[in-house]
Amino acid sequence: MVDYKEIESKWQRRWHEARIFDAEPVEGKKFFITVPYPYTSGPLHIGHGRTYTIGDIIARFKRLDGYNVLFPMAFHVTGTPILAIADSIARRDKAVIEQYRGYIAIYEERVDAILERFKDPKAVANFFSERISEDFNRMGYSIDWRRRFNTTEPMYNRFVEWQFKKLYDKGVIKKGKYPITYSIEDGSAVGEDDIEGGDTDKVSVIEHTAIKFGLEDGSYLIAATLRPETIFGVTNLWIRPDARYVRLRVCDEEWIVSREAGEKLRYQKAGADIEVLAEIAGSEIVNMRVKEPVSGREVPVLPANFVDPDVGTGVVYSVPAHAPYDYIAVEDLKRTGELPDTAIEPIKIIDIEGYDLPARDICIEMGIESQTDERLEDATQTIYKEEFYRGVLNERCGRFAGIKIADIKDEVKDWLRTQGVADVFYETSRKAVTRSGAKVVVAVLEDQWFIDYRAGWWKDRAHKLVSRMTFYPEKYRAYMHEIIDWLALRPCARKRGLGTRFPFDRNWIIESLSDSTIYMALYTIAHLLRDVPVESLTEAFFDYVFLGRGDVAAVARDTGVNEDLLNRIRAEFEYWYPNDLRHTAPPHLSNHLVFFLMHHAAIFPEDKLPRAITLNELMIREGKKMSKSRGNVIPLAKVSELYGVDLYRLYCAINADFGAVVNWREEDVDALRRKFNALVALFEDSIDEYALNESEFMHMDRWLMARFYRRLKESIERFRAFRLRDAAINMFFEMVNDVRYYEQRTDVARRRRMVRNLMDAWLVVLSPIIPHICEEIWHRLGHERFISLAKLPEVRTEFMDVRVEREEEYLISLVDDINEILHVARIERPKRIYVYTAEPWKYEILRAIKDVPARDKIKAAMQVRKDETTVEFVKRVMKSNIEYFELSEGAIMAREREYLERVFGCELVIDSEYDPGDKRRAALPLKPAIYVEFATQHSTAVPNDPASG
RNA sequence: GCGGGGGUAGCCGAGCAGGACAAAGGCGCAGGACUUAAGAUCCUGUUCCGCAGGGAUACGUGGGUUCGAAUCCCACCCCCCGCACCA
Repeated sequence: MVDYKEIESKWQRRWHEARIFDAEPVEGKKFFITVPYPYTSGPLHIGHGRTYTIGDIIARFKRLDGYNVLFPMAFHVTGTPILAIADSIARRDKAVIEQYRGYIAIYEERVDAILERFKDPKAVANFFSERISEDFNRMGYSIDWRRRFNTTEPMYNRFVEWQFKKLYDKGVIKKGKYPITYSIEDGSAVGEDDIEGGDTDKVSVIEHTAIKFGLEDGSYLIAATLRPETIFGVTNLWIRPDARYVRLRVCDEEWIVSREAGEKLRYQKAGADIEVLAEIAGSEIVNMRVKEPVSGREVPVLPANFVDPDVGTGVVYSVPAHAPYDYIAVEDLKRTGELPDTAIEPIKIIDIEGYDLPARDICIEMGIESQTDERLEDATQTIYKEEFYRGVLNERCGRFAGIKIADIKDEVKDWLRTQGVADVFYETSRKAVTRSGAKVVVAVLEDQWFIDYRAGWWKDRAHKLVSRMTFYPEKYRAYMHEIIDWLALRPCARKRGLGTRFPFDRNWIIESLSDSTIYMALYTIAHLLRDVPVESLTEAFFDYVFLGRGDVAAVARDTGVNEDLLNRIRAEFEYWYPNDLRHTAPPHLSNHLVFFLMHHAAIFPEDKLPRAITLNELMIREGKKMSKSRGNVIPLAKVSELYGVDLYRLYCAINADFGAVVNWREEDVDALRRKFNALVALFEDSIDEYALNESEFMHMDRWLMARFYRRLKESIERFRAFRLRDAAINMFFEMVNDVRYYEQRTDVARRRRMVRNLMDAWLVVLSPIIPHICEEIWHRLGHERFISLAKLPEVRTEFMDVRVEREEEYLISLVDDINEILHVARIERPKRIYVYTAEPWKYEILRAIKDVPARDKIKAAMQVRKDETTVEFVKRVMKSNIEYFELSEGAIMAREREYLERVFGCELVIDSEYDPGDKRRAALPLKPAIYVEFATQHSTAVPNDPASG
């Protein structure tokens, strides 16, 4: 048995020792490929591995294709997650500790000792970046590790600062108000990684419209809503009688909201001074009357227990025509007699096809009768969605009448605000707590820093860039254009987390997506910067290196970096940039990737802008998404042990095209393993063989050569077009099938020798996908150099031979035809098979009409040979779709007579005068007539004989 | 609702600048070879009908264009993703 693990580690070691993937600028074409650096908060799994593996396959292929390839890697450390993890471990958070015990155990036995160190975020980052880099080596990735860095290094900080200075100079760094998720208890912003379950169930900030309903005493009940347009249909307010409310002074107004909402408002109106004047029971408010602010109608305040004081303002305005909760609550009150039957009538304000009174209709349809029914949530969702997209405001809505809600919502909101009857209230999209259990609310930051992506010049440049880049799959190009259009303001700094200090306000830290946009440029020079003191990495330094600005001597003097080194750094950047290919996954399109494009477009000149983007879909396992919570992830670190690296790489390449999801199924993996082993065995079987001399080539040898070089040519073309899957299937499944067939037609010994003829070239094309085993066999064949550094085999067109392939096709179809006859006629033991090739006149006609359009074929044929049988013949030709090709059928059959006789176990007679079945006339060119003589059948039962049953 | 991607045999999944497509490849299943046996491997078959290489039906549904459609056009149904202030 082949010891794949041994082979893997042997070649990884030798590649490393020979430093063959360290890329230096040399003459000739270059190829600079990047794949996003991994975030080092934990181990990677086989799903992540797909993207890196494909990146490596491309890198390896490009090397074979004659490019000087740079494939670098670094580690992403910035942001809050790693910090949050370290904090959680420091405060002995059980779930996190369990999780990280598991993670460490993948790699190490001394779990506790390492976990202890994880109180320090740096230790987390270091541990995982170290382990991941080992994983990558174990996957056989052809990475130049000299250029490795991580995103918290001073060098990187300097680089990111430079980026922000460039953006600042372009006038796109701005400051303003911004709502964020926030923990009052911790006094700080919280991101999805700080929030309990935030990674799987994201918490976002939702802007509500807070509408002021006037009470008699001049104060307001504040009702928060997501549907301000429904104000026209309000019939009453809802208050929870057993909840506590507060009377607040907000600027010069008095507001009444739930106690919880009052607390939240303090963080949302940081500028205004807010004071709690009094606390009131909900029940005290019930039955008051308020003025609806748009038309001044008086509506009552009623009790409802579906109201949650911790959602919104704890005051809800009621639109029973369009909100299922409101409808049911009104019905409830009527039923219990608390409200007269006629007291509250729904006011319909939205016309929508298929509904009369939407809220009532859906409650009846779903059979909802109580305000505690959980399905009310579904009903609400359905109605909201339907009305938003399809609903039109009716005549009760004044200036907004006749317009679709989707088109008018924002205008209604703005109108209410400018009228002074509404304000903004932010709420989280769901109730959330931090990992330490503190409540998450929305706070408004007054001086948030943004990147403003709205500038016209910027979007233009980005669109132009996208238009001329290569995308594979192509569909993502259009999507990227759209994303660029959506992009607007984006917060780019936070108060906490690891990362680079914001250069214009050192209290802020640059957010972790904004610092990962143009870092590919740093790869080109990272190894050289190791010799440069951090203080020297000034704006002028990077301006010179990346933009060629300034004078070498002056920059050298100012930075203290000697001129030669400076020039060398500049030259290396010039050599490698632009990034020829960014390979990543679609979830990055709308964040990393669009920033990558935008920031390049803003900062670099045209000739340094990225050239191509390829994306591969994700990987699922046994038909299901992989996730921590499902517990169905396989760590990348285990691939070698569980499956073997080459097998995994092959599976990634062959299971799906980039645009499709890879389904990791054990059953399929096993099947592929068997095929893979068979291929290896095929190669091993030929290692000690001598290649067949070309002068000894017979028909089948030429056939195999023809097949091979045709496939080789196709595969190289597919590889170049990133169609790895097609290339892999062709060189793997299909080619192996050809060899199998060859062996069937010849014999094992000859196959061994012929495979030796093909092996060198075959191994080279397969090596990007399964590098370890190819390297092993390559060396066992006596090659001294690494296959990883080989060049693509020459496509030897002299062996590409259509005729030989056609001849074999002809033979295959003849065998099929005879088999079919034997089957249909139930002939078990044929005695003699007569084969009749078509008469010469049929060839003549076929030749004459091959290029004639279908409707004229008969006419043309009649000119050659005026006969009834000609018409019959042409009709059959047209029906059977015979394509004209000159083959000497008789010669082929004569040559293969022995084979055919062996296959059918009887004598074969070609073109005999003896034609008892009168078959010859049925013969078509390339489709000879067949007559089978057989011994009397004796075993055939008489089907309908009742006596025999 | 808008935008994008899909719906192919028992399953997965190619094909989709119209013709050789009953539809690649894989899995599964059945039969055979090899084997003491199992496994592996290799052959054959796998819509229905047919005692001579044929025919019928089929690529979500229904129409259309064409000598010819899984492939093009139209309508409809269903599934997935994005959009309803997160860019």
